[in-house]
Amino acid sequence: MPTGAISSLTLNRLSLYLRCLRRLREEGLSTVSSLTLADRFHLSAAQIRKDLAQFGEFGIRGVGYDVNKLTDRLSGLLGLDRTHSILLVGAGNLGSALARFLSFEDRSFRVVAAIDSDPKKIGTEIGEVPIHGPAELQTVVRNTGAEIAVLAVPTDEAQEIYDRVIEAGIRSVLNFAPVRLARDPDVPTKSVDLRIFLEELGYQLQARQVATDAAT
Amino acid sequence: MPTGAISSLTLNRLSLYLRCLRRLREEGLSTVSSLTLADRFHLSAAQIRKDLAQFGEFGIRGVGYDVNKLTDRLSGLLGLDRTHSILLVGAGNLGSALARFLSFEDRSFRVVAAIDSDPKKIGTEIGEVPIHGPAELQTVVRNTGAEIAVLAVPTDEAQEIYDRVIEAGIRSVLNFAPVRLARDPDVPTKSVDLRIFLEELGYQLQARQVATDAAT
DNA sequence: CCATGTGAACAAATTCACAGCA
DNA sequence: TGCTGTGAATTTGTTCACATGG
Repeated sequence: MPTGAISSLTLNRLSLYLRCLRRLREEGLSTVSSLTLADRFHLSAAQIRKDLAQFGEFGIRGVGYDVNKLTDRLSGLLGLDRTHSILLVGAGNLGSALARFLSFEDRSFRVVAAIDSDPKKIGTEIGEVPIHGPAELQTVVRNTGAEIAVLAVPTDEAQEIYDRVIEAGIRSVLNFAPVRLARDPDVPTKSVDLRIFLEELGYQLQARQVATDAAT
Repeated sequence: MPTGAISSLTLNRLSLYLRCLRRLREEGLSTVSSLTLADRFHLSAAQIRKDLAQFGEFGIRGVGYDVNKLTDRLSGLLGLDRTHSILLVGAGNLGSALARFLSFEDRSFRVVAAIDSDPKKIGTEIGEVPIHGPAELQTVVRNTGAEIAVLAVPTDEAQEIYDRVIEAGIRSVLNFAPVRLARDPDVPTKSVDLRIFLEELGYQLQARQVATDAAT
């Protein structure tokens, strides 16, 4: 019963649960209760139940959840039971690393091609991934059937490139450039700003500093 | 008036505002209203005001905020007015990319050293960053004064390494391994699982698919 | 009897709407 | 007049506690 839209928060937890379940499956466990799962991975049992209950009754009262069934259900829900093709845009440091990192996935995601404007890079490869020039964008999207664009491009170019990959037929975007994009409402778009994570830690360190100073 | 703890959500927005303000400063703007800021960067004006008001009255009614003053205030708050030294742990694909990526910051963060267990890497450098062996962990932390550890290590090793860097005197951790760490309550710790972002997009694509299928 | 599924209580975050000040 | 700062209203998310069913 996939009623309304699932919140991003919930969705992220589902990914997490899935990861935990896979682990348990490897360990040969066939059944798990919300409490066990919570204890084992530092989660909240009530929340696990709430989250899972959104999609119908999957547990067996008095017993728990069937690890295999639940794994499959969550995989399906997140669309991980098929392969998504990724187009990497920007083959610099971060881009190249992402190309390798995101591919070694369990076949749910695969980087199929890259675009970069540097003439020295065009025609070469990152791992097995061929690098094309910006002019070929449309052709590459068509030929590879890439659905997701991963943007690892300079800040000032991000918006323009965003618009262009959508124009070229990309269905969703994961953006690593630190800009607030003007989004296309029809294209699921997610932005990740790696600096923000550091800055949050910066604040925490700062705050402790102030606290200890005051304590003396 | 930094009353209570600031939530992670708020903190992340503050980073964002700061980035926007820097941009405006470059453009020569000296004053900006919450509404302008919101329009320009697709944010919420009310939220900007709420967020900023937590730290005292910074705006001028009828006018807006002083770009320079606010920039400085936010920098200070986030601890960006001094340099934080980062120790990179794990110099694989992702690690190496992060070393370069996180360093080109505005001097608020600098990767000062890396640790890797691969004997072939020990003694070499990523960019300007020297790679040390795990045995030197404690010494390196002491000598460099590194405050933040960035973990880009295999999943199964992450927990052990987490415990060890803290043992070695690291003050906060940014973890890229896809595990729920058992955290030290005294050490600000942030985990980033890059796959989760992709999986969220996977869901959105999946959901659209289902929706369009049903519509036919 | 035991763990799920869930309504009700609670908490957090966001948005609204406007009083108050430059 | 125009925009901030803020209580109050609303929405969203989490936790509690227990009735329900295998």
